[in-house]
Amino acid sequence: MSVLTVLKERGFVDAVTHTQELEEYLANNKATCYIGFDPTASSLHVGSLVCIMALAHMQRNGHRPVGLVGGGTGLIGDPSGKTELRKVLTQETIDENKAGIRKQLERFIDFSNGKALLLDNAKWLTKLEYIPFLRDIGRHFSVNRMIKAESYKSRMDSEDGLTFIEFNYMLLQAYDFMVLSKEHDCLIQMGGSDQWGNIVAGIDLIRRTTGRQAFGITFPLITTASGIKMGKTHKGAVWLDPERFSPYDYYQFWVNCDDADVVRFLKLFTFLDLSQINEVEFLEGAGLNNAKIILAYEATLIAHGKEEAEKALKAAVAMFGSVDIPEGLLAGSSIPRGTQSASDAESVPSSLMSADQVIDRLPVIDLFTETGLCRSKSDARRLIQQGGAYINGNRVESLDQMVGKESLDGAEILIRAGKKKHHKIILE
RNA sequence: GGUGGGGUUCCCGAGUGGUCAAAGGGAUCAGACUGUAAAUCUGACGGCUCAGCCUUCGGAGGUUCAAAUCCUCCCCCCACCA
Repeated sequence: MSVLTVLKERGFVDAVTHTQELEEYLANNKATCYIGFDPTASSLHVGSLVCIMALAHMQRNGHRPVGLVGGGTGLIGDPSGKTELRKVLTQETIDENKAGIRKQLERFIDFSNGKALLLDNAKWLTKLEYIPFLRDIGRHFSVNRMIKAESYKSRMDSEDGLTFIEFNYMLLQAYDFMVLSKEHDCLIQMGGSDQWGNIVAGIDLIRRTTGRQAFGITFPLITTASGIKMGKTHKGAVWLDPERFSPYDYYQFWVNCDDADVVRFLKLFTFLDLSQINEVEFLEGAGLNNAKIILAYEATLIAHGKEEAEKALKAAVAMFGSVDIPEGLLAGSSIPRGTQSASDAESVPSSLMSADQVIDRLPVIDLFTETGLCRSKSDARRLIQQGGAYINGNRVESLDQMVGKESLDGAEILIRAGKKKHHKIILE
């Protein structure tokens, strides 16, 4: 089975250029394919996960993935899918971000022995000279066609308009593709559906300059069943960096997904067998929760490793009660089977505090703000007034309550805001 | 460069002297209902030493008992024209 079929079956494919020829090419070659990543932040987030998983599938099927960090294009900003001008980054931040991105990609893709490459387009873009670029590359582009591209059209109609720098983004991305095709024999570019225009421009450029046939694959924009772009929570974007977004929260993000998304997400974000995933379709109602737990476990496993996945699972059990993963469900998953019951909650976010300062001294309100569960004291006040604040499972009744001895559970205080946000305070 | 229209609390967007911490919607948060889901309903949604006080309406001044609202200067954005 070709990668393309795999990707199609798992829901990765939105559009493909030259399907027939691409199938043949993939069947007869160890192909090299690339996806560009923006170095706008030091961490990737789940929004990029589709791309990352696609590269991983490529590698698993014997091809060579290339992650291209847009160190050069980051100095400009892609207008695709954006409604406003992007901030221009300094070289320093880009370098930092690049390092972060590499670290994360390494969890998904094996970069050893040239099995995959991580490149930076700054290497060739920053050397470009204007006149030669116009002469050799610019002449292949028709402005008439460019302004018809969806990514530019929306910006042309918007109030903010489109700057000339951004307008050139397409040329640069096409140029990237051309360079990669020459230097690394990379003839496939993948990307989100908003990248279609840029990818096609690259394919054209390659044909015109080298006469070779290149290919493009785009992925659908992944939205949640409720129609929101994926990956936003009360804590902001769901980052892949464990420093920014803890594995426990990452796990929770997946458990909390919409019922209607479970199957789709299992296909996209785990490597579990399709036939097994399809059985989940028949699950209904609360039965679906086990599938969500496996989804969360597997996703955490891939992004953060086995140890963190197990910790997150344990923590969730401690917080929300025992789970029982049946033997047969998604048999390919390495999740611990059978009944998991509460043991220790070591992976719940926790902080250290000194007992003298807390007991009978610290107002409950401060406890919630200092642990970050509430943004401000007003926020904490509201939480308490609305009955969403708990200490060791007991609802906080009064605003001026102090943290007393009775709220201790051993040397720990477990506090909760609402149903899902927990924090543990360890006293010393 | 000219002319016109704008910049309001996370976002959209009302508000043209006091009744404005600022309508409405979205997002978000809490509660009820549930399955750590969705939908629905209820409440909250600048901060604080919270029935009171303090800081916000592009920026800086000014008029006034009183300004998001009026005046002056400045900054930024958009549209059309050149």
